[in-house]
Amino acid sequence: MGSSTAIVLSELIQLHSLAKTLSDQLNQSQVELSRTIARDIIFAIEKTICAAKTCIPGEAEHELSNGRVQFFDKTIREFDCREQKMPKKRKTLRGWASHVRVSTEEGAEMPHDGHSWRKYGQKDILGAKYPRAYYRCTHRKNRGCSAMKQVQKSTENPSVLDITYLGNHTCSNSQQDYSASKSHLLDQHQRFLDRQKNLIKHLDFQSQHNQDPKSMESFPSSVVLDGTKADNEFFFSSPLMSPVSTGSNCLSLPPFDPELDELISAAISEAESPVMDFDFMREFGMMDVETQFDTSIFFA
DNA sequence: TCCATTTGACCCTC
DNA sequence: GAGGGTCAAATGGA
Repeated sequence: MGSSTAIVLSELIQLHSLAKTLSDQLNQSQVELSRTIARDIIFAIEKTICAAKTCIPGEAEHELSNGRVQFFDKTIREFDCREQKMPKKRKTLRGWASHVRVSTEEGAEMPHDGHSWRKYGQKDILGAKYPRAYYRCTHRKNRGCSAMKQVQKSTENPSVLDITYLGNHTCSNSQQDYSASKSHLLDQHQRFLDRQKNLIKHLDFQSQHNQDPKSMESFPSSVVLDGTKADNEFFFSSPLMSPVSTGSNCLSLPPFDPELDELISAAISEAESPVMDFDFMREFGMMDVETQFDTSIFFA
């Protein structure tokens, strides 16, 4: 892994941690909009981290000399630890297998992953509080598709689903849908990230015209939207400035800002896309890498 | 009637 | 023999 990759990954991991902290703080309020945006940030960063991890051959190189490297290695180990905690499969897995961890709202249905599955069994697993469900592709009979998956609720957190995918989809429809949607998903994800950047730039611009520049020097590239304020009036603050209040840390934007409104709406609509294609994620480096992301935004 | 889910029994691996 | 994975009959809903 080159030093630039290490730096990018290190920065992403730190951003991920910040966003998670932000999300946890927001969970204590009733600000759905800001919570959704925070989850979007976490989801985007987690995807990028996992993709970047696939570039790591073996262990991380120690090329960074500042304290960040310690954080970087620690986080890598945390990701790897989750993988090691996976229960060992007794039977040899045919082909490849990948494991994803999906966070859902309590009682919500399993998120749609772009394929149709038929449940063929359920077993109580030793040491697990919840049973493991076994699914195979609906097209197993007519198209001989051998894809299977196992779904199990996490004992520690019932809102988290551990999903293990076994085998590849060979059913033609899924492959066609997958190929057709892959470029679309790539484009969609990129546009979502671009809009987030534009939103942040816009906020920076607004802040320079409404706030003492010196007080905004440390304004980070993450924002908090406080929806508890009056309609059409948002308050932004740095996650490093806590708590969010109407104090000097907050920036009040004028109401009825069509550009800002469009940016926010676009970002939210992108994030509410109902399709979450796990094959797509595996394609971009998640094979055999446990991934955790929050799909609860789909059930809001 | 068809299809998906449930569930007990059986099979396989360790 | 224990435990995980799969089969297939029973069941229920559309």
